[in-house]
Amino acid sequence: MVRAPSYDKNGIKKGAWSKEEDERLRAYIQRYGHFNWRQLPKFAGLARCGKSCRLRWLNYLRPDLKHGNYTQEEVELIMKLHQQLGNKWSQIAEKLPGRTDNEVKNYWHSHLKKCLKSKENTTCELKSKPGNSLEGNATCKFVRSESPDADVGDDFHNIFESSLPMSTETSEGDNDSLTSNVAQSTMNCSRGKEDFSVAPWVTFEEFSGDFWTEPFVAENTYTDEICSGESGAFLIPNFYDGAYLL
DNA sequence: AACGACTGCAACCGCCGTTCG
DNA sequence: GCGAACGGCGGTTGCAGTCGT
Repeated sequence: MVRAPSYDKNGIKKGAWSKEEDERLRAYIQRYGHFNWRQLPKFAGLARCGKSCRLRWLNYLRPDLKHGNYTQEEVELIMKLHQQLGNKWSQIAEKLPGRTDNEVKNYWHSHLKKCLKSKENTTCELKSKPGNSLEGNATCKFVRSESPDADVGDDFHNIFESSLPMSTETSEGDNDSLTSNVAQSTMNCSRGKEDFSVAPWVTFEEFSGDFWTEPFVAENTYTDEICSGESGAFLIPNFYDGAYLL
């Protein structure tokens, strides 16, 4: 399901992320935040490009993410928003707490698009995975819109209906109230038995821990050089040898 | 049991907009 | 005004797992 790991000519790793890489990235961002994606992999001791780290964090590691288990409300909201916005996945994802644009996009292409392909006045079943809260398979129906607007894409000519009690009756511009029905996620996550809150905006200045005495976990920790800035001295880690330690 | 087709989704790619020097 | 750097976005790809024969 994932790409095989490989290295490009610059020694940048591509492909599937290992558990260790995930832990390293997660630990680093939770501790220091992501001030600069391009520099982050160097500081975190990851042989990845910044974009890859950003994508991995945003789409998979963020503690406020939900995975799988699309609710009927979410399915309906995706359909409705796609009608309104088209392939603006990031905007659609904004209305779905805990979902990413990538996830919504994938879900659309793998589940919902085929429903629309079945064209007018047809029904399809959105089958759930085991444990999916989309219990008992939502039934969706698509009917041809009366709208004369011919400029929009073919998909926009369809109106989504569902077996849900709540539905497209949600008033215009009331998407916020709809999304509020979906449990608002928090930035809490757990590490072993201890719970701790995570602020994604944490910066070096705000980090309350000791940057020096609590080095980012890595083996073979050596330092390259020490720089000074407004908030005091900080380390430039030796990317190839490991991470921080003073 | 074996094998090919299909599916789902993580990850990559390339383009675009914004910011900053 | 210009170009480089960076972040964000949408489209596409690769491949493990699942399904059907």
